[in-house]
Amino acid sequence: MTRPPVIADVARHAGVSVPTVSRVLTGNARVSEDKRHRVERAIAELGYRPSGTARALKLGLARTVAVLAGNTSRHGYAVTLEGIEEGARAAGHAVLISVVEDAEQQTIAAAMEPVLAQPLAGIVVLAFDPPGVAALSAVPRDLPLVAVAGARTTGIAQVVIDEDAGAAELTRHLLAAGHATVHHVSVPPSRRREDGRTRGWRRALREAGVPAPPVVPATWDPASGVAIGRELADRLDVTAVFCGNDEIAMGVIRGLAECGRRVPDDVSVAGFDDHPLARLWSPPLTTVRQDFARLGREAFALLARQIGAAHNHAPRPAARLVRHAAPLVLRGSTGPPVRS
Amino acid sequence: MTRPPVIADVARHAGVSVPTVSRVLTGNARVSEDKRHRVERAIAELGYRPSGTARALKLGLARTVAVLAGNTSRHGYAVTLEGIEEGARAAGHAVLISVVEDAEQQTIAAAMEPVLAQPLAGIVVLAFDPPGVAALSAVPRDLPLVAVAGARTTGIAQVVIDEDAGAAELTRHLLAAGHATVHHVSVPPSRRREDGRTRGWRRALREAGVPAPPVVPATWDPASGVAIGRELADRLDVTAVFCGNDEIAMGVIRGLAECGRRVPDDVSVAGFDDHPLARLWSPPLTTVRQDFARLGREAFALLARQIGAAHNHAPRPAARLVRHAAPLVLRGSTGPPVRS
DNA sequence: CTGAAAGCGCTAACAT
DNA sequence: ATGTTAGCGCTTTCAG
Repeated sequence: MTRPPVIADVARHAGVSVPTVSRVLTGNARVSEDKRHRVERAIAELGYRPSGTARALKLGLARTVAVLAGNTSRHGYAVTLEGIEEGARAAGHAVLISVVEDAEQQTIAAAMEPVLAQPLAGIVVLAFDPPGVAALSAVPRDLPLVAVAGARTTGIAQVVIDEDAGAAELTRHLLAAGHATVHHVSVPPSRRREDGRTRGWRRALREAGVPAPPVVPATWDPASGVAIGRELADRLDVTAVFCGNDEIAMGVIRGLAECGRRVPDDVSVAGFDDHPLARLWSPPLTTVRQDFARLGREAFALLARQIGAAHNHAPRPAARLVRHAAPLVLRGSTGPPVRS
Repeated sequence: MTRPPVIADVARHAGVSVPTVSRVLTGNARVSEDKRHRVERAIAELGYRPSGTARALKLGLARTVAVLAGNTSRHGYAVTLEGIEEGARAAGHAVLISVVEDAEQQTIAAAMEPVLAQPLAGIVVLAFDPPGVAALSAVPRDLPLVAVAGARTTGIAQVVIDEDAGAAELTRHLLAAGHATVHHVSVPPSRRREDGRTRGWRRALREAGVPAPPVVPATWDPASGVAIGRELADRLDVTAVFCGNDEIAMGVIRGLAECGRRVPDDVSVAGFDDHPLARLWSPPLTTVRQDFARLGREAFALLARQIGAAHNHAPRPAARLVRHAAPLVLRGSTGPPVRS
């Protein structure tokens, strides 16, 4: 692997000065037909590519945005990331990703260091979980920043999904169908306090005058849902279960089925997210849709606005909030309770 | 948003020269306790971060690797990406991603341009699909490159999963269970010619002296599997179906079930991948496991070796190939054929 | 141990 | 239209 050609090599090869090559490259100034041609030939013959590093250093503008996330493979994360990437690519930006595995200071620092060492135009943080929330405060304040989250944090531009309202609507629907109460299997919360999903569920029950049964915590692993489903199978008072996400709901349905409880005949089970496989499940899953792709695209759009402002040396724009609804999706996994 | 501090600001603030600050930063030379301390304080007070751009320009080495992929949200892609990221982060590299939506020259160029404008240490291409395969040849030859793929391309370092062998093993298993033949529902191939999965299936049939029935093509959308399942339900000669991936298999099972065909009692259905939800499906899916996370980690490891060699100005190492086995995972969705 | 000087590859100003 | 000059922020000689 020999030294890659630099602009000076091209200039020499074409018999012109370095700035002339640069002018051909950027198209920012007129160059005679003849020289332009020679330069282009030299570029092709040498296989020259301008150094992005030198360009970035000279121009002082970065065309890279970073995404910080607790993981990149679980459904919501992956699709949000894809939405951000789509918006960024359309705007000619590259996307840098870094996973923050836990909320330890050290982990966060290690994850951010290589990212911050790049020339960055801005950062999007997926604040879906404690690592993401913790990462939020480690972002240098001079960098445009947008958080994607289920809960509001003041002072930061954010795109949020109104989980609370979606969960409440689902809970009300279940109560209206005749269930005496709705049990809740929660996914790990993003912060110390309860998630929006859990809060919406609790609120709907309270407003209906129904005491909230204890929350059953699940992990992110669908297998934890299976174990919970098996436990719930013995409890004949449980007729409706709202799960923190679709994968857990799938696990719960499986656990119930293994113990002979049928869904929705014996127990109604609902999820959250509208996972691509939710409508293929048997029975098809009643759930609350989160449009992660749109979430991601809007996160980038919000960031782009800040980047534009920063570039004009304008003051950082007021922290904006974009809020999405999470609509109820009724399918076959829920229904009226058994008549006893 | 004011101009971020540069090294000269730190030097001035600490009352030392610029090189001294640099020495503190890199740790490449001794600095007196006193000055080191003052520099560190100045760095903290100013919130200074060294410019990765300038560093990269000066040192000529980049700590960013790019990943080119057809998408980032489907299971195999997302997990492979996560594996690459994990390896890269452990090695102090940042990961840049870009999606290549189709195999058009223009699309590829547009996707690569912002990426190549960055200082790159190397590129990993997910050559799972035609866009990925096409992107492969658009990568500048002086850049360390690793392809992750299901099929071998000579001359490029690669990490591949032996899909062919896995598919053949699965097919043989189905034949051994007593099925007269095995039908195949294919996912879109990565190249013009057939995928490894399809080839392995075909080979196993040929070796068993069984003529291969026509391949039924599916799209990446699980819903296409549902439609195919419905069609297959009428064909009583179809007793075993090998699907190109688990999501399609889930769709096929659902389509069959909607038409009253039970799995595995009436028809055996198998998938490929071992998707996280495969074992929660009813019935749990027989499949062939692809360890995407490992694939990703090894792709980075291979790339790191090339990067190291490039850094030592050594000749590019011989194109290495790492091949993984894809083991059969037997679950409940397959069994012996109905006795007629 | 420390500062002065040089230069990484490129582009923008400034002269022609 | 084109070449000359300067400089982006940093690290590494080179003197002292």
